Parts: sequence; C-alpha cells; structure tokens
Amino acid sequence: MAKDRKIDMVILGLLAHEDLTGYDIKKRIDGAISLFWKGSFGSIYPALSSMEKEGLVEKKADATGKRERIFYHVTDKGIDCLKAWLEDEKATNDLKYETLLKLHFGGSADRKTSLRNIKVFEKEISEKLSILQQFKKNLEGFMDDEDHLHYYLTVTFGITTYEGYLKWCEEARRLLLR
Amino acid sequence: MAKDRKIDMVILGLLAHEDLTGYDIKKRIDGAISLFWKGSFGSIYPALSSMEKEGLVEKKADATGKRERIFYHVTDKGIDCLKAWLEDEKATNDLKYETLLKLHFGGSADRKTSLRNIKVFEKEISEKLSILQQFKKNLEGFMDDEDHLHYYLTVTFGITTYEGYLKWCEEARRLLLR
DNA sequence: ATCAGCATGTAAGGCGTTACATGATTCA
DNA sequence: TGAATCATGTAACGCCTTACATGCTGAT
Repeated sequence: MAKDRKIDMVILGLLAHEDLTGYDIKKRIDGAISLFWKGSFGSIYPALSSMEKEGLVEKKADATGKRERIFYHVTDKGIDCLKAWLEDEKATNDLKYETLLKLHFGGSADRKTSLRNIKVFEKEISEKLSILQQFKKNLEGFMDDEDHLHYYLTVTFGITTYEGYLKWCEEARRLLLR
Repeated sequence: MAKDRKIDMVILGLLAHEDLTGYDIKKRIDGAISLFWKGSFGSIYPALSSMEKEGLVEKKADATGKRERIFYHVTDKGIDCLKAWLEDEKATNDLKYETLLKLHFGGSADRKTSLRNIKVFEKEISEKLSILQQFKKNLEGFMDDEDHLHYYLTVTFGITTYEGYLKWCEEARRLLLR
C-alpha cells in the first residue's frame, strides 16, 4: 500500500488534476516536472497497471477517438494515498550532478577543461531557464487556482535555483582565471 | 573501458589525490561529495574489485596496521581514464527532489501541508548550509593547491544553491500565506 | 565488558532506463 | 508517400540500496 515507488505518486498527483492517458502522463512529466523528477514509458505503463490492480486508479473507456487511448481516472483510494504521501514529512532530495563531479575532480586536468565544463553547464542552464520563465509567464494568469499556484511555486524554485547556478558559474570562472 | 558507472569516476577522482581504502572512500563520499553524488559500500567494494581487474587501480599491501586495511592506488591507465571522462563534455545532471514533487502536487492537500513541507525542507537546507560554510572555511587556506581549489568550487556551488533555496522558501511561504 | 566505530565484503531485490515491437494518424 | 508524432506495451539489463555476515579495536 504505502509504496516507495515515487512514480506512483507523480501519476496520482497528475491524475488528481485531470484524467490522462499514459502517453499524456509522459508528456506532463517531460514538462515542468522534469525539473525535479523524471519518468519513462517503461516505468509509467507498468505503474499504471499495478495501481489499477490496487484500486488506486481505474481505466475509462475512450468513446471519442478511433486510436487506442486509455484514460486513467484516480479513485477515492488513490486520492487518500496521494494525500497520505503529501502529509508525510519525510522526503528524499537527491542531486546527481555529473558536472559538479567533474568540477570537483578538475584538479586532475587542465583548468581549460574545467572552464569548458562550466561553459557547457552554463549554456544548458541558460536554455532551461528561458523555458522556465516561459512556464512562469503562462501560469501567472491562473494563480487563483490551487493546483496552478503550486505549479507556479515549483517553477519559481527552478528559476531561483538556475539563477543561482548562473551566478556561481561566473564566480567559478573568476576563480579559475585568477 | 569507457564505463557508464559513475562511481568508478568518483573513486578514480579520489584516488588521484591520495591512496585510500574502500572505507575511506565511503567517508570522503559522505563528506563534501554527498552534495552532488552518493555511494554505498555495496557499490564501492565491487567497483574497486572490477577496476582492479581492469588495471585502473591496484592494491597496496598495508604494512603498518594489524587491522585489515586495503589501500588502493590509481594506475597510469586509471589516470588516463579519469582525464578522458573529465574532458568529455557530456554530463547528466539530475535533480530528484521529493519535496518539490510534494509542493507541485500540493494543490491536492491543505496549504498547511505545503507550508509544513517547506518548513521541513528549509530546516534541512539550513543545517546542510552550515556544514558547507564550515567546509568552505577549512578550504580557504589551501587555495593554491589545484585539487583544493576545485573542492572549493563545488562547495561554493552548494552554498550559492542552498542560499537560493532558502530565499525561495520565503517567497513560497509568502505566496501560500497570501 | 560493552558499545561505537573501523573494515571488508556478499546477496537479494527494487527501480528504472533503453531498446524493442507494433501499429495508427496527421501533415507536408 | 514518407516522416513525425501519437499510443501502448514488453524485455533485458544495469546500477544501486539495504540488509546481512563477520570480526577487530579503542574508549568508557
């Protein structure tokens, strides 16, 4: 019942907002959520199946389309499960930054190498930051909706964080060029 | 040869600085590195064994102690492998923040729940920030050493990032209390 | 004497990615 | 017509964590 599989919670969280297909869920995860969580088809579809068996979600027949589309709807039990997880204080927050690893061990290479690694990181972050700023703009009109307000919160987290990264990139460069 | 197992690179990076035992490696990882990478005994010891077979590291007999202590030393081949990885631009940077996930889906619970989740996060980050500031202070005297300079870089990354997180916590709280 | 920490390793199992397999539909 | 995207799923495989197993040493 009280699973560790976080992907289940992501799915439940998404379904609490609207009915979705597995494919839709993947798209949602690849959007704003990708900032702090990832998910592949290979984890989403099996999770949906097992959660259906547990009665946390249910399939909804798709009347409209001709193409195979299986919508999932969250059950009351699913909502309870989601809430129990939300109300549980403990959360694991993991950073896995290979760039930082490379910087940390940069003493074994030329400074040029570290400077290039910083440049690559900086470029990647700048691009992601632009996307987030777009997300933020799109959300600004819906701040009265409880769900959208929370989405906004995590988007601003990303923006603040990424701005910090960029600030650090400059600082790091300055130290390496000294 | 060109492995994906990042733990190998962590070990190589550490051994490039000094000879260490598996146990020492674990302690190093639990220190400043834990900010952006994790590792357990269950991954370290097998990695050391396989890297020895590949000729990237070698065991050094421990003459001094009575207790079993196996020091590993990085070979030239190991250094080449480390450098090749450092010089490879591509790096995967993954954030897995359950707290953010809970915030994102916080619309399905009371605002009080989100506020509490922020508080817990804030406390955790504050504590880690103090530790990092201590690390920074300890490193400040060794900035002429190439390795220590790079360690310093990643510590300041952590500090900048965590300060950003705390700033965001306040912002998020303000939005939720409005 | 006992407990915490030092020290090395193995085994089971979970979680998740990548690649594969399949086929429909839309748009240029 | 062909490519891109929509859409669902399975299989293999790999990495890593947790728990287990074992034993020594130093401090209280």
